[in-house]
Amino acid sequence: MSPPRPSPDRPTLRQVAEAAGVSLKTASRALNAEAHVAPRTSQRVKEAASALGYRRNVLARDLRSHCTSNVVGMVIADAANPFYSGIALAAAEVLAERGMLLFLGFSDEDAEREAHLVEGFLERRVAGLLVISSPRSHPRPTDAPEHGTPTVFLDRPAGDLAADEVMFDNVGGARAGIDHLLAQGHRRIGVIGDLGALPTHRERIAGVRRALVEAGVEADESLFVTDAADVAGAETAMRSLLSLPAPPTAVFATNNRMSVGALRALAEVPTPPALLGFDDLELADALGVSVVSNSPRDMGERGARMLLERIDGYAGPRRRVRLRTALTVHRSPASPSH
Amino acid sequence: MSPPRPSPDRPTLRQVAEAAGVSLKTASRALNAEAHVAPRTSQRVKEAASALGYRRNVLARDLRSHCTSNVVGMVIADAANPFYSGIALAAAEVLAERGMLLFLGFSDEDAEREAHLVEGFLERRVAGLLVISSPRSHPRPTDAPEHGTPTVFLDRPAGDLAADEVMFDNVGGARAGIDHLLAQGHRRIGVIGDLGALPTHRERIAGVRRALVEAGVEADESLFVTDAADVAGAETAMRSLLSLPAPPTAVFATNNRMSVGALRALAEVPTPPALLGFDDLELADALGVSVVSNSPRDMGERGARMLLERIDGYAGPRRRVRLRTALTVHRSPASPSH
DNA sequence: CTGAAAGCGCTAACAC
DNA sequence: GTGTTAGCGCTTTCAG
Repeated sequence: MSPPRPSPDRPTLRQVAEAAGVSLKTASRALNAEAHVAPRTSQRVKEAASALGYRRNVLARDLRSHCTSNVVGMVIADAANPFYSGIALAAAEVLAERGMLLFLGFSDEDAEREAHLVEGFLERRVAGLLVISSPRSHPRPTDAPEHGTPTVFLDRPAGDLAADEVMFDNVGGARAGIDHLLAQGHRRIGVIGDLGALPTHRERIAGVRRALVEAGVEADESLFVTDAADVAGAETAMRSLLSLPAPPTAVFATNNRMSVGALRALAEVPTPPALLGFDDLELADALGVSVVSNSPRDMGERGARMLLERIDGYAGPRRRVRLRTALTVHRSPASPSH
Repeated sequence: MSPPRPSPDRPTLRQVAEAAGVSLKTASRALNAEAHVAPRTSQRVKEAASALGYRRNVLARDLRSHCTSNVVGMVIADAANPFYSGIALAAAEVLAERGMLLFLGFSDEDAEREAHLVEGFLERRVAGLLVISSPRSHPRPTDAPEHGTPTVFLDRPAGDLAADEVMFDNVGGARAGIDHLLAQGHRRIGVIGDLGALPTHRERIAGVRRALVEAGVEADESLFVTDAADVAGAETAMRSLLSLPAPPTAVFATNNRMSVGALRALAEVPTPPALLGFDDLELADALGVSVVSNSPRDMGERGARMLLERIDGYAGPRRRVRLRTALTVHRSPASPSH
C-alpha cells in the first residue's frame, strides 16, 4: 500500500555513545538531562551528538517509555471555516505549552472520514482526542471513548458516550438574538439554517422558537429554511425569502456560513432586511451585521485543558460545559429602528 | 517534563496470536493481508483481533519497518487566516489519499516557534515537511533540508536551501492589479503592506512599482505603508491615508489581512477610495472589492504532490514553482469609472 | 503455508 | 557516576 520510504540513515544513540566513548545509557542520560551524570561526560556526549547531527528518535522513546505518543489527534470539519480553525489554533497553543503536537484531520462533516481519522490516530497511540463530531456519527463507528483514550467533544454533543463535551449556549444565544430583533420591532423573522442534522442548529432554531413564543409572536414556518447546508444554499434560501409576497423584515442565519451566503444575496437588494448571524463574522462591523458572538478560541482552550486533565489521570464523571455567547450589535443599514 | 501518562493497556499482537492459537508472525501476516495465509487461519486471527479490540501499534510497526512514520509535518503561521488554513486543508486531502496523517503546527510568524515545531516533527521521524517559513528564519535554525527529510516551502522562498518551493506570481499579480487601477484612471495609488520582512510583500510592492514606472506614473512614497503588520495596523494605515491633504483615489492591500483592516477604516467614510486586495476575500463581491485572486488550494495540493514525489524517492534538482494569479474585478461603489 | 529467532532505537531496572 | 541486561510491539530474516 505505502511505497518504500528509504530512511535517511540517521545517527543512532549508540553511535553517539561510541563516538563519546561512553555506554548507551550514559549517553541517554546526558541527552535527557537526567541527574547523576558528570558534567564532563555530559559535555562530551553533547558534543558528539551535535557533531554527528544526532536527533533522538521519539518513536522509539515513546514505544519504550509509555507506549503512548506525546500527541493529540483532532478532527475538525473544514479548515477553511475560521470557526473551526480558530478552535484548532487555540487547542494547539495550549498543547504546545506542554510540548505536545497536534495531528489535525478534516472530516468535511463526513462520519466515515471522521472514523477513519480517529482510527489512524488511535493506531498511532495518541494521548488524547479532540473531536468536532459529524452529525451522522451517532453511534460512532469508532465507539470513541471505549477505546480508553481520553476524548473531548467540541461544539457537538458527546451523545451517550462517557466523554467530556464543550459546547456553546446555543439556545440562549439564539434567544437573545431574536429578543433583540423583536425589541427592534421586527415581527416577520426568517431563519436560514445549516444542515438539519446538526445538533447545534437544532438548538439554535429551538432558541428562536422559544423567543417567539415567549413574545407571543407566531412563527411563520414559511420563513424558516432549515437545511440550507452550505454558503450557496444559504444564498439561494435568502433569495427565495426575498421573493416572497411578504418577505421577512429580519433574518437569522444560524452560523457564519449561512451569514455569508445570506450577505451575498443581500448585496443586490436596495433595502435589505436586517441580518443577524450566529458566530462572529470578520467584517460584521463594516457590513452592519449584528451577531451572536461566541469564542472558538475559548472553546479550543477549554477543551484542550480538559483533555490534558484527563491525560494526566483525572477520572471524574463526564463534564458538559456550556460556553456563554454575547450579542454584538452593529447598525444595519436596513434596520427599521431608523 | 512530561507527566506520567498511564498507557491504557491495549491488547498486543501476541495476545491476539495466542487467542487464535497461531504464531506471532502468522497473526501479523493475517492482519496485514499478506499472501501465503490460509483463509481459515486468517479468519480466525481476525476474529480474535476484533474480539479483543486489537488495534495495531503503528509506532512499533514504523520503528521496525522503515524508521519513518507515515506522517507529514506542516507549519503555518496562523490557522485563523483562511489563506493558510486553505493551504493546509488542500495538502491534508492529498496526503489522506495515501493514508498519510498531518502534524499541523502554528508559528505565528515566529522563527523560533517554527524551528521548535520542525524539531519536534523530525524527532518523530516525519516522512516530509511542508513549511510556510517565517520571515526571520533565514538561515533556518534547523538547517532544514540538510536533515535529509524531504521539504517543500510554500508561499515563501526556500532561500539557498536545496528544497522545492511553491509560490505565487506576486510581482505579476500585483502589476496586473495596479494596471487595472491605472486603466480605471487612478493616478494617486496607495499601498498598505504587511510585515516589511515578508518576501511575498516585497515582491508585491515591487510589482506595484514596476506597473507605475511602466505607466509613467510617479509613485508617491507618502502613500506607501509597508509595515502595517496586522489588521489593526492596516486599519490605522488606511485612516492616516484618508486624512492626508490629498488622499489616494485607490489603495492596494498586499494581503487579505491588510484588506480587512482597510475595509474597517473605509466603512466609516462616505466616499471611500477604491480598494484592491491581494488574496481572495470571502465577501469581496458583496463588498465591491476587486482582488488579485490566488488559490491556496492549488498551492497546498501542488506542494503536497511535490513532497510525495520526493518521499517516493525523486531526487531531481530543486524545483521552483510559481502559481498564476487572476484579477477578479468587483464593482467598487467608489470607483471613478461611474 | 507456518514458525523461531533477531532486532528497529530507545529506556527501565538493576547492578557495580 | 556509570555500565549491563532486558524488552516496548512489531516486522524481518530464514527455517521448516
